[in-house]
Amino acid sequence: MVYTYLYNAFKCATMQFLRDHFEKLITLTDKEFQYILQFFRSRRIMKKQFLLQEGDPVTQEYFVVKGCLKSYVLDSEDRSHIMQFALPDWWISDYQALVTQSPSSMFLEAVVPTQVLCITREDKERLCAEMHKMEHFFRIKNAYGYIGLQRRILSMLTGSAKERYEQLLQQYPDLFQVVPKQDLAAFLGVSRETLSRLYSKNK
Amino acid sequence: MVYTYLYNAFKCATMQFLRDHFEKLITLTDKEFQYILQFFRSRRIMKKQFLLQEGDPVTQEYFVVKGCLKSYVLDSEDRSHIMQFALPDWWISDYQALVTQSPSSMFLEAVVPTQVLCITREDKERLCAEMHKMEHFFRIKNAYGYIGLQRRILSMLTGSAKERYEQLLQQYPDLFQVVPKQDLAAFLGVSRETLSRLYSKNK
DNA sequence: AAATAAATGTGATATAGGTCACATGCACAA
DNA sequence: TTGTGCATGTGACCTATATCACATTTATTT
Repeated sequence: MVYTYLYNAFKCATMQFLRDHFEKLITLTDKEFQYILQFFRSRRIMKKQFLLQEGDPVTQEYFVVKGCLKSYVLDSEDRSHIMQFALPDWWISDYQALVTQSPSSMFLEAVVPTQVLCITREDKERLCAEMHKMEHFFRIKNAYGYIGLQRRILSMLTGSAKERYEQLLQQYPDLFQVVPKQDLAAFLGVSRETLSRLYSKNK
Repeated sequence: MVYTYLYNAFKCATMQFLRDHFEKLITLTDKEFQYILQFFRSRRIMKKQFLLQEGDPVTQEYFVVKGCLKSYVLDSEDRSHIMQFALPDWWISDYQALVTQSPSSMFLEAVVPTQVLCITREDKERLCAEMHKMEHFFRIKNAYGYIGLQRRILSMLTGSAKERYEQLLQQYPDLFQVVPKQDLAAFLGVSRETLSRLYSKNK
């Protein structure tokens, strides 16, 4: 592979990770991938550091390479409600703010030390406009994301706290390695005390 | 406008409605629109008729021209949980099933007499592959849909039954003209009795 | 290694909202 | 127009989950 854009010489493993991610849905030539790569910037965040805070302008979307991020809102009583976790291979941002170009209403914070690849809204749009393939990629990604949220809504509508917990455990076992239980509670919409009781009684 | 594809001579108003819908995000020539149109089929459904039932194969996506549809699941106690309503200008299907090409786990039912335009999965994919514009259109549509679901999740996480009800009332006042209250309850994740009490006490 | 802070567990109590039962109103079918 | 069946309202009671308070365990920092 020829490194045309040297200023973007990420670690080889990181690049390959991104490329593999794209190539799950589309095929890319080396040249195409190199072209795409120039729009991404690598960034590391320490545990509990923010990529976004409430009120910040949102200009980028983040692809997680390593670690884990969470996006959440704080309500009027300062309780956190988690919108999304992002493990490696996931995209995350405050999409509402990104699309409507309004200030963030969320916090985007590293749960553990994390590495992301960032792309700005404009660069992503440009990439989609220039390369039909990429527009396709992101349309399909979006469709999966949509379905995921539908599933979450359904589990909130139909399941008890316990059922939702067990579904999550089954669907994303990796999360439980990384994320404190109070965060899982804030994701499930249950108090941390209730969550704690759910699995202590379970065994 | 030249009617190249006569077998698709929908009522002029219907065609224009679809065209306006696309042209909110992209621009189309008459010829392009005529080409697109050939992939759509018009269909009318009576109140309480099904477009999909649990177990059906899901081959199509539906664009509502007139009326109102709801998609919902039935749980083990035969309680219905509503995933989505679709008023005119909205798309609806069992997306999970459509994308994964598995049998429907939902019912798709007309709340009132309804007219839709149907497109098959294959035709939509073909349209997206052939016309970059259309791929763009659906990517952006998807992105808005995603944001909408995020908002719904947030309101389920942060709000009381009453707050959720009021948010819905404010965001989609049209729904309340058309949809029985028990369906609104099934959408909000509240019992119909509780919902009834919410607004009787309100006044 | 000690000190401090964060996360978790657990009991006692409170409450939003669910469930059940039945009454009333309203729509459409015969 | 009358009847049959949905949709809605309302009371009485019940239950899952929240809240508060504090103890315990586990990470972080110095």
